[in-house]
Amino acid sequence: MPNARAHLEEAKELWVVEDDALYRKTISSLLHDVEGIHCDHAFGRCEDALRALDTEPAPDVILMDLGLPGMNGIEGTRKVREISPATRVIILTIHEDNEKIFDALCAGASGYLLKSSPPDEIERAMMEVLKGGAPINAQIARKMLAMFTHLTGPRNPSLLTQREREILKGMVDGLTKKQIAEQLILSYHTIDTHIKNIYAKLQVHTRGGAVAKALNDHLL
Amino acid sequence: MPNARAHLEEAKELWVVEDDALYRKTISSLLHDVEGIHCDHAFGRCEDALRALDTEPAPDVILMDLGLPGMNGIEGTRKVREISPATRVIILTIHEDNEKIFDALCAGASGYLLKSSPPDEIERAMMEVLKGGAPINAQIARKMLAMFTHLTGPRNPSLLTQREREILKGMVDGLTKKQIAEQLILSYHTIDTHIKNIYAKLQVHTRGGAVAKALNDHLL
DNA sequence: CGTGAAATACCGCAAATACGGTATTGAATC
DNA sequence: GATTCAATACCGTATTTGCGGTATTTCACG
Repeated sequence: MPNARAHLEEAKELWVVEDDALYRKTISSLLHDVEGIHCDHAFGRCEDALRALDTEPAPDVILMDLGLPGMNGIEGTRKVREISPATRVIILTIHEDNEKIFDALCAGASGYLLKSSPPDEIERAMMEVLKGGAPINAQIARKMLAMFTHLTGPRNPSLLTQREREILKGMVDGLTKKQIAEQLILSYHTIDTHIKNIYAKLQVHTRGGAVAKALNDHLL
Repeated sequence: MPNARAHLEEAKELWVVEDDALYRKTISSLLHDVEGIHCDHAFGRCEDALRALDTEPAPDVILMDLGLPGMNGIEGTRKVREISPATRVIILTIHEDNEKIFDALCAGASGYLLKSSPPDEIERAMMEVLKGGAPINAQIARKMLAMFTHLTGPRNPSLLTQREREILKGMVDGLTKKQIAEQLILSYHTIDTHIKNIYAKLQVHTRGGAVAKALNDHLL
């Protein structure tokens, strides 16, 4: 490795995008001297950081604020990941609302910290993300968990009977009544009656509605 | 507060469920003396802990292993949360596979740590969970994130045209062709043709299959 | 022991669907 | 300027569906 600074040969490049000048200075000086991290780029606007990506080698990690003038941090994260997929983005913000968290993670962020976090958590997070982890503040993780369990849904299998679930499964798989009957070794008429009952329970009148409810409410 | 131990008045009760006797001793002695934590119950089996829940005041936090003899930690977590919803369960295990993580979190775990975590991370996690957070190991969080983005899906809206998506949306909502036509102010025949094309693109032959693909692949 | 719910089976028919065609228009791409 | 493609529209028909009935068996629960 043709690098004179032997003790820094593994130094990872870090950029900071943060509009508040004071906090920007604080955070970059905090991380500047940490061993293994090299931080000498700090931007006040997403656009500036993106422009820099065109001319300079992409950093390993970007600490990204969300509430920025001009392009917001979520859009910025998306753009960064388009230009340089290897660069990991850690969100560092004061926003705790579910939508922001959700959008940021979907935009490709690898971590989510709060500005209220103690400095050592931020430093730890840097290390974790370089090891391939996704450092997420415990308060944020709690909200993620809630979203998570919500996404996987209020499992309510008790609404439908075992048999009804099997038939609903067939509908989800795109089978006709006849095919479901064959698969479950039941009469066509039996399937017919069951589907009738399923529709009544789910309060729908079409296959589409039933399948949508099945998947959205995780009834299978 | 009628508690003589003034300096311990806020002490939180912690239980440990861990079958490996050595690790159990290590972890509980590690946490025994931490300020604000009171840990004097450690079980080798889930069943024992559940039985204790019947006769003793429920703890604030339980550190739960997953690979246990008899009832596994996931089932145990579910049971604990049924009996004492206020008790927070932190999973502490060596298992890193997605399914275990997923199931544990769905069962109501508030945190997920790895036994390879340094002791101070475990101690920090205890504190975080008591503050209402969900401490999740960064490696685990990374997997959660992956599941998360997978759940929200590989959005591939380019497969279908805008119009086709609108019609598919109608099918998901359980509308008939006629109703979709009315909603979009199009002819019935137009809807018919579009649905034909949608089926071809999605390689399905029924409404159920189309709706299922739409929701699973997040085509809307 | 009765009662009810689940699973099973059957009938009939109007409505909706799936799918094979063909065809025009406008916008985009080449 | 030609071509591709999305969006629109129409036709015919075999098949499937949705839903109104009725009815039997089985099994759990009070």
